[in-house]
Amino acid sequence: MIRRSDLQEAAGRVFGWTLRDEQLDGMEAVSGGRDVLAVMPTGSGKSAIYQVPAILMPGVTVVVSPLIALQQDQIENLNDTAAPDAVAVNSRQSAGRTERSWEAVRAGEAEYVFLAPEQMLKDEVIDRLSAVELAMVVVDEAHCVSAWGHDFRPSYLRLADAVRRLGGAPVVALTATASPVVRADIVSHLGMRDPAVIATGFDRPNIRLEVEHHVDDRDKRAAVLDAVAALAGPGLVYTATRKDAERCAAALRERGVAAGAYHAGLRAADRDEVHRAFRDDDIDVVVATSAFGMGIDKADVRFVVHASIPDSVDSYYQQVGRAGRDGRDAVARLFYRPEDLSLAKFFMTAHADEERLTAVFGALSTTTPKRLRQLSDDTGISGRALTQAVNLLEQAAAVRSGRRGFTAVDEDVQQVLARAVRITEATERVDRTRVEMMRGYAETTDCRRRNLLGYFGELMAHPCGNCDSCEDRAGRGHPLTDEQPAVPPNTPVEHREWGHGVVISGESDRITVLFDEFGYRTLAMDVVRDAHILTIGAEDVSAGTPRVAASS
DNA sequence: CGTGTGAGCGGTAGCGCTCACACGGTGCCCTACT
Repeated sequence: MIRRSDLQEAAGRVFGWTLRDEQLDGMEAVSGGRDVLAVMPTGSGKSAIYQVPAILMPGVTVVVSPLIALQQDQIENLNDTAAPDAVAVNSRQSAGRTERSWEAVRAGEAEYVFLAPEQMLKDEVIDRLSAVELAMVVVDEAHCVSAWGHDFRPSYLRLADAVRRLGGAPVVALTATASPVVRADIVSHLGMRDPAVIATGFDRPNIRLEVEHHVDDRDKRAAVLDAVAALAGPGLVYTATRKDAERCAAALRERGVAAGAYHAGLRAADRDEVHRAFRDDDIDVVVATSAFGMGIDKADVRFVVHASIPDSVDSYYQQVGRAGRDGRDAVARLFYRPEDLSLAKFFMTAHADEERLTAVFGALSTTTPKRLRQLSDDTGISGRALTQAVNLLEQAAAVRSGRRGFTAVDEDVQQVLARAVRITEATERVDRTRVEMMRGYAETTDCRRRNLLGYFGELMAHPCGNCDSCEDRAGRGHPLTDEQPAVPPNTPVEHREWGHGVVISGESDRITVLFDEFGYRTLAMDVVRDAHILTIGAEDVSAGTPRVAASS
């Protein structure tokens, strides 16, 4: 373990930083070989947790980061300091450049190497990294493990294999926003062992929270335009579709607002230009799909408007968090129509491809384990589809991942398929309740901040005074009151019908529980008590005042 | 699941209505072709 004074000294000498306690806690842990999960807001010096000890620890630091553009920014930032070199390995740079990166890693000239998770699945990459000493493996934007790993970028769920093949260097997972559920997902999917958890608070009290309800779609669109034209920029507008982003940006320009559209369907050059123009204040407003966000390092964003409701509170808070990073007043306003939730649910629809699962399971039903490369040659399935199938089969306990690759268990394929389908259905069911939690935020009459923070497992007794609910209630002479949850967050529960769950948040008369297979459910305490349907902690709630041992 | 769009229809020349149907988000990587 490296001493705090040495870390502090290196931080000052190389980066010009003075470290805070929570950063030092993380650094100390990783330098002692322990895994670290850091949940800290953007701009709070999360990256320092790996950047500083990397210099003092022997070996190269591997940084897994979701976007190549993000990697480039970080490499440039590092190379502007007195820190040793940072290099990248990806498909967008020339083969020659990648070769030079590897040479720098091999020769010990590069201190940091940046890669996308997909790279970590390649045998060649593992071989190259195995040949050198590793200080640690960093997973940046680690919430992507949970948000994207399950279908969009399944490579995220295979990072644990890669770390194991690399000899088990300590893992550092970093993210700005992660509910307790997402944290647990990160820890389990990255195979972290008893990680040191560094978490600072989620609250962003300078961001005012508002929801505007609408019945008619046209009215809502018009209201969004009026609002954005009236709000002081710079600001962001999030839309649900690419077409809406284009349309809204054009309508704003017609009204004299300097607005640009941003979504994944645009050419790379156009995307870069919008990003640049926003950063340099050449435009005031970016109207975007969820593609715009990670890596936006603009401190003076004054508003984040949602023209449509996003698919989860996780996404919402991530997007809202881009406002007011300078600590000055900012507004987060959601334009809500219940019908908009249907699109979010549509995106949550999952299905198991039985033909593909059968092929992969069959190909693995041999005595010798296979790696992805071999499996791809044998089945003709590759890329995302293959990784997805392997992930699902592993989840169904039909495939095991070992040192030399994957092997199928000896079992009838029909039983395996039935389990895979059941898991997929449960996943979809849980995902749809995440959408319902977002509806809950939009429709709550309670303090919005209390609702949001509750989702992230943070208790807030007092109403915030900086949201439309608080203001509305105060204006009518019945201000919101303090609330204490009937059961503390993190308490395990057992429901007669929905099985095992964990208390997420609650008030005095109801609790929200996340059930493993049935997702988020809000239960009224009097019903729970009277009907003997829920066992809280070790006891039946109906037996009296619950005595609960909060698990960590 | 909801919205946008284009075809088809009615009844009559310029347009409005209904219905069926397609479409909807996020990025990496690799291979084939220009």
